[in-house]
Amino acid sequence: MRDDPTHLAEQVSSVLRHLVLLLRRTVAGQPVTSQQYGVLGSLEGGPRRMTELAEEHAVQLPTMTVQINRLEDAGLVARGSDPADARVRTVELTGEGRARLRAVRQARIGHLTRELAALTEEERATLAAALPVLAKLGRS
Amino acid sequence: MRDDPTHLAEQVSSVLRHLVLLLRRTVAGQPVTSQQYGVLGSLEGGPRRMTELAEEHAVQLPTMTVQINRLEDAGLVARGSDPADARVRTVELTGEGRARLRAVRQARIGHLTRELAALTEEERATLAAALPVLAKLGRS
DNA sequence: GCCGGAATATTAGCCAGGCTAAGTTAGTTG
DNA sequence: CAACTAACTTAGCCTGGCTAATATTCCGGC
Repeated sequence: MRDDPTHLAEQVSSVLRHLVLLLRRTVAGQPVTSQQYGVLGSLEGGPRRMTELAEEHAVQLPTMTVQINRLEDAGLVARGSDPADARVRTVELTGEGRARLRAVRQARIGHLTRELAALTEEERATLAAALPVLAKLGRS
Repeated sequence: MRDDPTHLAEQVSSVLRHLVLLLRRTVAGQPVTSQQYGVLGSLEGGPRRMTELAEEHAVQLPTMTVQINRLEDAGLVARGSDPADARVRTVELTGEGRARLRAVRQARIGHLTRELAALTEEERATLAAALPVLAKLGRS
C-alpha cells in the first residue's frame, strides 16, 4: 500500500503545502511581486499582445490590463500598437524592465541554488529525476 | 554540468511555476478558498488560539482575525475564550466546519489521486523518492 | 459600400487576502 | 498600584483575482 496513488497523493499534498509556504517566504519583499516577475519573463522574447499574456498566465484580460498598467506606471514596460490591427495593444520591456528582470531572476536563481547546494549529490540526482514527472502533472 | 546546482535551480524554478499554475486551476471555484481550507485543517485537532494560527500560517495576527471572521460568518468555526486568560480567543471547528473540511479534503486528494493514477508505476516511485528531498528544502 | 456580429481592450465595481498602525482589554511586574 | 507587556481587533491601504459593461476595430454578407 505504500505506493498506491491515494497514499502518495496525501504525501504530495503535504509537500506542496510546504513548498507554497516556502515560496511565499522567499518572494516576500522583493522589488517586483511574483506576478509582475512572471509577466516580465513573458516579455523577454519580444513584444506580446494582451490576450497572449492573459492566456499564458491563466488570468482574465481585465486582470492583465491592470497588471500591465502598474508595470507601465513603474516604467518597466511600454505599450505599443500593431500596425496591422488597430484593436491589439502590444507590450514590451523597457530597458529598465529588462534590467530589473535580470536582477530579480539572478536573485531568485541564486537563492534556489544555495538551497540546492545544501543537498547531497544524491539528493540532487533524485530531485532532478522527479522534475519531468512533476512537469507532467496536470497535463493529462 | 548537467547536475550542478545552478542549472538544477533553473529547472526547479520552471517546474515550480508549472505547479503553482496547476494549483491555482485546481483550487479555483471550490467551496472554501485554499487559505480557509488550510485554517480549517489547523483546527482539526481541537481549539487553537489566534496567535498560534497566525504563526502556523505565516501571516500577521490581523490577517488571521479577518480570516477567522469570515469563517465564523460562514458558520464553519466558533470563537471561544480561555478561562485561564481572558485576553486569548480560541477558535474551534463547528460540526459544519468539520464536515466541510472532510468534503474538501476528499475532493482534493481525489483530484490528486487521479492525476497520479495517470502516471506509470515507475514515475510514481520516482516522485515518491523525491518527496523527502523537496520537504527538506527551506529547512536549512 | 455599409451593417451586424465577432474580436480586442479597457473601465468600473466587487471580493479575498496580505500588510502596518493604532486602539482595547487583560495580565504581570517593579 | 502604575507601568509595561501580551493578545486581539479595527481601520485603512495595497495587490491581484473576478464579472459586467463599454469603446473600438475588423470582417463577412448583402
